[in-house]
Amino acid sequence: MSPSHQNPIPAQKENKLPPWLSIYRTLKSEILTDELADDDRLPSEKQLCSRFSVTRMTVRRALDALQREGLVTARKGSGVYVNAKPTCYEINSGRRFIENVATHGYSVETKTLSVSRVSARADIAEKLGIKRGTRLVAIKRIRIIGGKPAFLNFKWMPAKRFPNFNKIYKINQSVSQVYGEHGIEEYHRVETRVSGGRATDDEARHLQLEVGAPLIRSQSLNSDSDGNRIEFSQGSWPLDSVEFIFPQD
Amino acid sequence: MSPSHQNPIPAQKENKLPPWLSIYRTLKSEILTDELADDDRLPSEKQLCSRFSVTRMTVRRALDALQREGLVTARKGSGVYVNAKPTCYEINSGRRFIENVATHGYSVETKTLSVSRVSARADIAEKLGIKRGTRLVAIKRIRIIGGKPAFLNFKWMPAKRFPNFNKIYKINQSVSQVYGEHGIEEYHRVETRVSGGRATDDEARHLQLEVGAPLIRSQSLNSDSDGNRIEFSQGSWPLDSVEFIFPQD
DNA sequence: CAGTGGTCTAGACCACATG
DNA sequence: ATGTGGTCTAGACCACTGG
Repeated sequence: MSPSHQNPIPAQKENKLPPWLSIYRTLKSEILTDELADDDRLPSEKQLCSRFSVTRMTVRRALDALQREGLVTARKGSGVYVNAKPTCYEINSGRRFIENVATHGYSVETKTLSVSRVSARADIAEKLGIKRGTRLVAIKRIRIIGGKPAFLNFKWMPAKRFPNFNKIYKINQSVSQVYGEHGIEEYHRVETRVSGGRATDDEARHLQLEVGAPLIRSQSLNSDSDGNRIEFSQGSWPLDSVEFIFPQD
Repeated sequence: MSPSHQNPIPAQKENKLPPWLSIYRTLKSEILTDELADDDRLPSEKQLCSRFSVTRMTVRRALDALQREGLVTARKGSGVYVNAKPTCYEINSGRRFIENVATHGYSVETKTLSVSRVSARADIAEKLGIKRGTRLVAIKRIRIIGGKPAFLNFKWMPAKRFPNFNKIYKINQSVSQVYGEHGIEEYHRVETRVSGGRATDDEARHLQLEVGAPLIRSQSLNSDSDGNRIEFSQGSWPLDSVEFIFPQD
């Protein structure tokens, strides 16, 4: 063995790209040009090693980058697979959720995970313009689009305003129907906020993600036609699955 | 040398935590409990190796996890530093960028990375309502807030509309001044879109993130007071650094 | 200059899935 | 049983920073 473990060919000094980066780019372009199609298995790490004349660690560095970008998924004992291109739902802030998604031809299913009474947390109380500790109706739901869990949703509403919430909601799990039965025919969006975050245990479980996986969260505040705030809603989406659209002016 | 390179103590089978994970958790708790304060330098990788009795690769696996979470930042040749708890900038869609951030008391610096002429890509042409291939002015900038790269920004504008772009922009790197000098006193936001994504090479380099790090991207379209679309703009933010606020109705 | 993180070689053992 | 990815050891050279 020579004293150096380095490549005996020290590579062109002009080519200053780290090997892992050029491997990454090569594989990425093969994925994006469909030389590697959706759900295809990549060559094994060992095969990639000999193809690119590097060790496994260098190949893995490139695969890690692809995986973080969501282009591939590694399955232990099986291989590394090309991910189907992420489905991205367009959420237009001017319309109701169901209209946003249904118009794109997806089947939407809503599963109510819980309906409960809680005391208002400080942040929610402030949004709704009520006192901290006021009784709220809290519902937790998961939206399933095309058979895949897509969206975890919490809503909080002043309980006093909706005495018959449970009875009416039970019928077809429609919040807007609850509103209608309580004399709220029209309501509108006051504000929407969009931010990033990392999946909590709860979010990860329901959305079938890893704990700490990147997310997009939306928060929105609705009021009735008299300007009374009636609902604060939060949603959590997998990072790559949604685009929010805000038409303005 | 023994035929095995493995640790001679094969570790308790009960403790099934991978070493890198327990190192990660140890360091994370030291950061979160302020044993390691903001801007502190962590012990060097070599020191951590001896502290935890592992090789550098194992330490680096743990540091990578911390870095992806945004808890620490590695500086080549210098060390690994604890990040100040993430600052989240509120971006209110009704106002200009500089107003959004400056009102929160941050210093904002803008660095123009390039100003060029390009042919309109199909997607940008569609947004701007022009033909594909039309000449555009493209600018690429990085916003530096409180000394840290915070926001990578691209803008595309029809070149024909701004014959003196370079000359005017050079003066104080102000796009709105370019607009003013070309007779556009007022312009307004037509639409904003917010979505998630993963850092490209370019984004990672400028925002000092890993390739594939989670991002929030915003796209916005501006038009002049006659409704002519004059600018398509895209921004990329580290996931945890921004909250978009959209007042509505 | 010495020290740091970034990258890489050349092996190894393990848990897991069944190409 | 074989092959896969997940993890690890024990070194090495490089570019960069100014601890």
